[in-house]
Amino acid sequence: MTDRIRTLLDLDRMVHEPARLAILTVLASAGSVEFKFLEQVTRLSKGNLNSHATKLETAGYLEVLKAFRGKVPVTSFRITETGREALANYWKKLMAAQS
Amino acid sequence: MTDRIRTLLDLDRMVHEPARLAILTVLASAGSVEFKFLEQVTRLSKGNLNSHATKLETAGYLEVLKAFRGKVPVTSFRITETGREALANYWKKLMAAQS
DNA sequence: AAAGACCGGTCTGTATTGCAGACTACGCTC
DNA sequence: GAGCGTAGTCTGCAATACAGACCGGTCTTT
Repeated sequence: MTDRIRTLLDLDRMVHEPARLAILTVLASAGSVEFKFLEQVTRLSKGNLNSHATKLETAGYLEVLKAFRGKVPVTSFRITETGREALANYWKKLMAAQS
Repeated sequence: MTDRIRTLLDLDRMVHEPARLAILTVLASAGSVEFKFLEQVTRLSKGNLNSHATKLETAGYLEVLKAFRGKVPVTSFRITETGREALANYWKKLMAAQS
């Protein structure tokens, strides 16, 4: 019992934040995803989305790929192996702690 | 896909906070629980625990029962039906959104 | 009786952070 | 040149998690 509770209190907060959990979830299932797409799917504001993406990048959970489509900048994100593990571990802990 | 993501972004933040999720989880499985016990299990500081408990009470997710053991005050918590539903719904959404 | 340890609780201060929106920079289109 | 679409930075606001100090009260120990 106590263990389950401690597990809950020990969740990775980088993943736990809904906005970032959403981002990671999309990335985990979609491979590579463009900024614009993510913005539409999550309905986060640009500033906010950028902020969360930067945090995830800093944490090493995703990579940012900058490219051009013609001359238009296109930013894509891809989940890293570390990120995939973090996400998997998050779910694992959560499941283990569930009543 | 989009639906799953929206579900994540729509999680009940009152439940989502790990400390409160822990409290609710204990209460859901233990019925009635004393302050002291909860303090030990969660390792939250008194102030912090009280703060979270008050929020949960305000949200209608738990009841506070004040009593005396002899002349010593004993505070107990019990999850309400609303709280039980909120917790169940939280897990339901989370499961539905999981990859 | 005085000191110190519990009980639960309030209050304050701090540090973090989620979020929106304004502003920038760049190129394209009309 | 005006306006739009890319992405990104920066600022400011509001919320909040958390620790720790303090308090009223009781109980135990000296």
